[in-house]
Amino acid sequence: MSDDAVQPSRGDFRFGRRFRMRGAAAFDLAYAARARRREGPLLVYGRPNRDLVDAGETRLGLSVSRRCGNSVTRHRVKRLIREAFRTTRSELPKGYDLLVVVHPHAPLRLEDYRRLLRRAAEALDRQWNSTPDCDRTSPIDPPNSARGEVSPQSD
RNA sequence: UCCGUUGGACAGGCGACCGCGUCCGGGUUCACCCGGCCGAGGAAAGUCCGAACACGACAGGACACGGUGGUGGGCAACACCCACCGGCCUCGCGCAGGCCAGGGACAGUGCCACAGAAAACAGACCGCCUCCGCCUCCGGGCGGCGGCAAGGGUGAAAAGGUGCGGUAAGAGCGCACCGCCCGACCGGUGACGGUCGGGGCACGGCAAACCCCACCGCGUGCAAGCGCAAGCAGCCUCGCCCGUCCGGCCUCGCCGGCGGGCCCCCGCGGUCCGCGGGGCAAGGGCGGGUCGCGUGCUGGAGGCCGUCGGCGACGGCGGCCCGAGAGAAAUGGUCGCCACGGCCCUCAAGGGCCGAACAGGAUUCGGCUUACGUCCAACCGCGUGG
Repeated sequence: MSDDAVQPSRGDFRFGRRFRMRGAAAFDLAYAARARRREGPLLVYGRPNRDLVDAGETRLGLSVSRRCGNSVTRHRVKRLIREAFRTTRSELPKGYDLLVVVHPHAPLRLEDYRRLLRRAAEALDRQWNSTPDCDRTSPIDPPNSARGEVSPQSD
């Protein structure tokens, strides 16, 4: 408890449920938004999540297919990316659902995942801000009560 | 000695910081915070067997399909385990070690390549032999009617094997021993073994070919299933029945319209054999079934120790212990030190670098199989090297 004074940044590295994408609906919406960025072996889908979450925190979702290796390898990659997200979260743009689809590769170092994740998130942030005409960005929208009509736009 | 086989143990340890999941206690009861406990494996794997559990189905018989296959035991059960029997193989030959899906080949069908004369109610190529005829250089040769299956040769396999007798030559033709078949007796729970007697021997192999026999077996699997709240869906009227409705007719009924109903229970499996009974007015057709939450969900054929019984698998009794229950799915990251292995530098003390396998729960157990690092013990008679 004396540590609290020494480490005021303690809470910045937590990784509770609040920072994870949950439920099939969040994943489907992230795919449907079609905003993505490839960084090395990572394919990152990004989508503002204000309609789903009040707090405006950035959340992480992971998809590691069987092609990436056996169960141990897949868990290894997931844990590394999760750790990278945990330690870089304060530097990422806020209010996005980031869905990371992992392509087959040999596991990288933690530092590399942090760099890839940060670059992808920043690129996606620029992408959403440069298209204000599209109503799917929708910071303006009132909280959508009808959740099915989040993306009424045409492709 | 190495590899190997069998059995056993471990699956790096400690500390600091940043994090994660269930549960418990508290806090403005929770997508949060604080504290605490616990938090992957020997294979968690492949999903190949066996069960528990759940739902659905199930009278009986026949058929079909699948599985098992020496005997006895263990087990909840098994295709697993133990012991034994039998067969085959190996040696340094001992009650040694290793291997074996190890029922049936006079129920039927099928196959047996190549080689070989002949390969399954089997055969005569080279051969062997009596007799007859001819020839002769007197050793024999050629031809013919027959007899034979010993020897050669082929093959994975060729009308039991060896020896003696026997014969023109031969042949279980006869005899002895071994083998085989049949029978009796004895021993064993049994597979089977032993002894005695008889038979001259007729009966090839393959059933992980179809098949036959005996025994066993319903199907689907926790995304099983159960519950809750929300949402929602029933419709048609060719057929059948009812009507205190309407109309018509040659009037105890029939026809047309309208309205309503068309289900439940018991005995019946995938197909067939046969549908039957009750309630009783009848009892046709078409469609729809999504998502969320809770539960199932972990204490069990559970582990460890001791003791007793048993050759053993295992069982009885006593004591102690509680060790994951997620749901986009936790057990991770960074650093330091100490251990282990390898390499390099150095005379040395020491220092530096690298490595640490196979692999992670998802209903739970019992097995099998496969993957794999280190250490210990025993065996070394199979295989490799010295």
